[in-house]
Amino acid sequence: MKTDNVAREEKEVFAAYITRHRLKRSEQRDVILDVFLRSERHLSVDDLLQLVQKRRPDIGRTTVYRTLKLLHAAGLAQELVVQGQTYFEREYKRQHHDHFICNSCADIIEFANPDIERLQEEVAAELGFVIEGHRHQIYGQCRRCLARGTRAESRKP
Amino acid sequence: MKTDNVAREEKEVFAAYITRHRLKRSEQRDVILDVFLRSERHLSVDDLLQLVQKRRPDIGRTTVYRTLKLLHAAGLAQELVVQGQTYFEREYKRQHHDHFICNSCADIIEFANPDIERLQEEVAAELGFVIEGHRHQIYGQCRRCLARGTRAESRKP
DNA sequence: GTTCCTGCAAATCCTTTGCAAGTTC
DNA sequence: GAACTTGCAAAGGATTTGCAGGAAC
Repeated sequence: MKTDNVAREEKEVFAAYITRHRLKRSEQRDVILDVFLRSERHLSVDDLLQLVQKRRPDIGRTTVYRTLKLLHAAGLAQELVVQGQTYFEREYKRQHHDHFICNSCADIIEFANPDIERLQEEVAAELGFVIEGHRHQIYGQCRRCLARGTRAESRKP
Repeated sequence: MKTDNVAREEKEVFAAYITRHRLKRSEQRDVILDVFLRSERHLSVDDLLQLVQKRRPDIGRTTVYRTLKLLHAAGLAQELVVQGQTYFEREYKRQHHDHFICNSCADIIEFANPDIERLQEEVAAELGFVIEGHRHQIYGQCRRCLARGTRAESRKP
């Protein structure tokens, strides 16, 4: 499967990172990375911890934090802060994208729009600004919640 | 001055909010609002507290937090989270805008681009999403830091 | 006088750190 | 065996809350 290959590639990247920085492998790190790679996008630390502990109940929250830091440094995980909540998503070889967040069901939906990216560059150029990154989040009601008519009270950004 | 009028209007809005919600006026709230309105954009709670305490050293941090909440509820202050730091800016009758953040000097520069806003609507429409708000932050090097060549290590978003 | 405010200290929440014991190389 | 990891408990930083005394209505 393609998915498995990607995961394998990421595991190699992590192994290389470990070696390059003269760190050490550990079961915990292997498990955390594997769970991270298998799971849905947009995991909170708590989500990840719970999944990890299903497999290895003895792995602690601290280790999850520390490993996420490594994954980030290795270019495998990206942090995403939504409404004060921190999430992590896979980063390696993924297309750049931004996020819609549904104010009703809190679902996070990805989107990518090259025109917006281009306009950002234009705005930056006007200001003599060089872009190194950006975060763009749109809040509202997703299709499903609109259909359901279950519009919760809005949590405006 | 125009600025003074705006401030006056905002004070009226706050007074109305206080009345409408059967709350009470207080010196502290008056001082905090006044300092908030007079100051630069993009204040952290600490910034605001310091400014407030210059005038009234007995006003506590807790009251600043509580008053900012009221100002937000009254539509006068908007929260802005940049690199984990929380800031507040004036909101009342201000044009919608987004932010550039300089990775070197941490300066926050506002920008507005109707085309980007329009494209957002288009992307949302494609997904059957109704927009209720958004946050868009661009990180990079500002003109001044580029000129100075003092590019600090990048804090990628 | 009742209700709301305030400031302090304490509590929370999320994340990081110090450290002794256990692992990896 | 030296260096790195781990989990726990404790520390941190930001924000909120409980409460007794004080102010506003």
